[in-house]
Amino acid sequence: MVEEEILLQQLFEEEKLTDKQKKILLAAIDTFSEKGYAATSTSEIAKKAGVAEGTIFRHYKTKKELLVSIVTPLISKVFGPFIVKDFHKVLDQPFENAEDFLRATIENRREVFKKLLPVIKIIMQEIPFQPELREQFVEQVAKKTYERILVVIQDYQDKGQIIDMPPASVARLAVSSIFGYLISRYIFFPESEWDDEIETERTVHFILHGIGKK
Amino acid sequence: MVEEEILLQQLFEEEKLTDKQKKILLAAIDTFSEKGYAATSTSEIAKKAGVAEGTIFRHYKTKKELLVSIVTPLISKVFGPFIVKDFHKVLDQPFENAEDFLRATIENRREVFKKLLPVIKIIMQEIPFQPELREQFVEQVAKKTYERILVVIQDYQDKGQIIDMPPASVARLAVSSIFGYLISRYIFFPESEWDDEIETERTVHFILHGIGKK
Amino acid sequence: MVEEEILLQQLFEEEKLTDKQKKILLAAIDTFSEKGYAATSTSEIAKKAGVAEGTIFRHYKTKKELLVSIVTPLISKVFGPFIVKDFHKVLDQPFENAEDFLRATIENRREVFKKLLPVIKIIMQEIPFQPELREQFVEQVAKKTYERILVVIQDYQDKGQIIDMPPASVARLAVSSIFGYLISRYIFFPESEWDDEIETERTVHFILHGIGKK
Amino acid sequence: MVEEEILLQQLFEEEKLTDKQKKILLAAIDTFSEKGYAATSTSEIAKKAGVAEGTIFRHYKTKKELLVSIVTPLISKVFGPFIVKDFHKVLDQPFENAEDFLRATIENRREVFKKLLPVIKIIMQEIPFQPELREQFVEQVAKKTYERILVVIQDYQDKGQIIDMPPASVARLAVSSIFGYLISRYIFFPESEWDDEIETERTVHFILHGIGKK
DNA sequence: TATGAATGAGTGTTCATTCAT
DNA sequence: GATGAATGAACACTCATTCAT
Repeated sequence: MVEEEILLQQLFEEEKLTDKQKKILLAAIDTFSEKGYAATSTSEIAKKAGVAEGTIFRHYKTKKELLVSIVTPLISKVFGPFIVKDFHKVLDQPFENAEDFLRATIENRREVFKKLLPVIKIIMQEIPFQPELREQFVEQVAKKTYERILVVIQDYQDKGQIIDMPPASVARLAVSSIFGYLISRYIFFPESEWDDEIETERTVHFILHGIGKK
Repeated sequence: MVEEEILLQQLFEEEKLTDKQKKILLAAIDTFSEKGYAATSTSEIAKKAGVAEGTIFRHYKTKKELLVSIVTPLISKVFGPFIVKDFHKVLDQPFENAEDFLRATIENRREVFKKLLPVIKIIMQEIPFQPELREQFVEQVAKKTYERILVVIQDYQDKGQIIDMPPASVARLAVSSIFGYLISRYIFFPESEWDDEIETERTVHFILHGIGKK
Repeated sequence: MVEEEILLQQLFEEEKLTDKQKKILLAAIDTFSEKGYAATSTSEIAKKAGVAEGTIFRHYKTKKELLVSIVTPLISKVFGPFIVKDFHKVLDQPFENAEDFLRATIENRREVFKKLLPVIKIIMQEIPFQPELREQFVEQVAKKTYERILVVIQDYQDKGQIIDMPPASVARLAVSSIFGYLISRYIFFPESEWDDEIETERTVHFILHGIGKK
Repeated sequence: MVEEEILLQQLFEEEKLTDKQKKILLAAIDTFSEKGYAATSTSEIAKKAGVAEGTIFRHYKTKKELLVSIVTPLISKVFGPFIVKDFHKVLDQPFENAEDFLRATIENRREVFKKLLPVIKIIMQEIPFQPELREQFVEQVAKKTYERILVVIQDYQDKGQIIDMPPASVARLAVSSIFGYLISRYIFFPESEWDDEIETERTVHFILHGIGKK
């Protein structure tokens, strides 16, 4: 968890949070991710954060606002294919071939997934039930990120590197493969032994060539 | 929803449930799936089912037992690649080629997914938090179903129809692609227009040949 | 308090309240009247009523609903000059002279005041802050009761027994005198010795002839 | 409300209050009078006064002390029949007749009532529940003012202008009539059209001659 | 002197569960 | 078997008050 906390700490630093606020957020992330939002009590968060229950409500008017404050600033970071600032590089000096691009994307996403695992669990759990989050998600991911992915796909289609399936379907299939890998890796079977280099290669190969022989 | 209710009714019939029990289970499925287990109150279920609160607890000792009673008998049906009784046919008279097998599997899963959507949502939501369910899931899916999948994969590998990647990885990649499709189709974007025949073909083609050109 | 409780018990009987509901209402009346609505906690009421706190909310959805349930059915009984069923008698076989009418009215109101003192305190305290109560009050008292008073006043004006001041002003002045008496008697100085017969006579005399000599 | 604030400002000036204290008191008067003491939070007062919450408690140790600080210095001013310094004049150069005295009293009280309406509401609301205020009230009004009233009444009785009823009863009846007028005028029906000159005359006439004909 | 973050006891309300009918 | 009144612990949230700055 150390690595994860460092990343979160940095993100919090950017938002100028006080020490207590950071403690509250970390405790909330921990507990929400472990037991689910609805099954987590604010008193539990307070205890884990080492603050009084009232302190939580001084910073976040409601329990839901606390959830939103955690998830909102992280949605694009988790589901954007590269962190925004890096994305322009991809377009400006694009990877020569789709294979390198895929490999880099998977590795980049894997890093983010690993570091933000608890928040990712929260996002996945709560998006179905929290309209605010869903809206954020649609805005950030389905609109911004998705459009960029389509551009990249079309780019490689133009270069003749990937087949002429509609970009939306290509995106769906590739993204499923990548997230399928990450979810298996970090959520379903985190305790298995994983050789990440090999699995990344297999995933890249699968996305490009499938499992059919010849 | 009529179709779904008919399927569930049949499943209940097999278990010899009373009329009130069926009403309770249907109301619980409805509400759990809509608001999440933890955010659903038993009084709400009672009201929707048209029974007294006490009646729920006469049949299910606790709220959690109610959840388990819904999910347990459905886990294998949802995640098994074919309903158990049909599965032997696949091994006895296997599809000549992997492509036909894949196509049949996807179509079969899609039917189940569509019909049991609310229960699937509940399973996906609650497995991370309910050890009993997780155990059931591991027992039913990860052990029984998974082993069968591996056998099928090895079968096609022996026939030289799919590549020599470790079956576990093949399974992961293929299953990701199929569930990626179904989740996009029925959970993320159920309101988009989907041409299921075409998307099935694309998914089959993707699993076998990927998106790389030539 | 015994006498008061008997009256309230009768009123509750009419509304078919359960035993626990009666206990809750009596405890609430007691505490609201003693400490004020806002300063009374539901846990205090529960304790005094000898029921669980949840029981209160099973019968009254909110604390405010509890208040309204107490006050509403009593407003007209407190402020109506005679209990409704008796009122027709007054018009049908009216008192020969205003003096007898006044005397009877004061004595009747004094009985009600004495018996419903705690509820009266609550009504007086909460009407300024609870729009629902205010509305009830206006409807019951300012409309129904007030109109009847005006009719009576006009009747005695027609008979030449009281002066030709506008009935609204007559009402205001007479009612002030009567309630001024009752408030002094039961709220401000309940511990002084009061000879009610004499004070009633003085009030009647005052309303009819004032304090000016000759 | 401007007029009221000017009067209060003057009263505060006499007590050498700082600017922040004045703001706090005005905000507290406003809110207490509108929502009641118990239903008003100190944070609300702080916000309305434009000061920090801590500032309130620097000046007034507790919320109750704030209430007492508002009400205490005004009790005698509201309920004394004339502002204290003027009162001696009444005794020294008394009005020739009771009628003039009554008329002057009513008009004087009406001015005070109008200007201090919010404080009056607070006093009426909180005296039943705050022993300190009750004590202040008894001390200031029931003792000082009341005794003065009795003296005046006896004076007019000696002059043969009012009847030989016990002064306490005379006081009760006259005061009820006056306050009944003011409460109707400013609290119950402030929105009706009132011709104050006429109503004052009616009240004077009523107190002296009642409503009986001849 | 003024601030406002922090506190923790207390609030009204909900809830899963029990049990007498 | 079915009911629904009753329970009391737990919940999200508020509040008067404190205190370091």
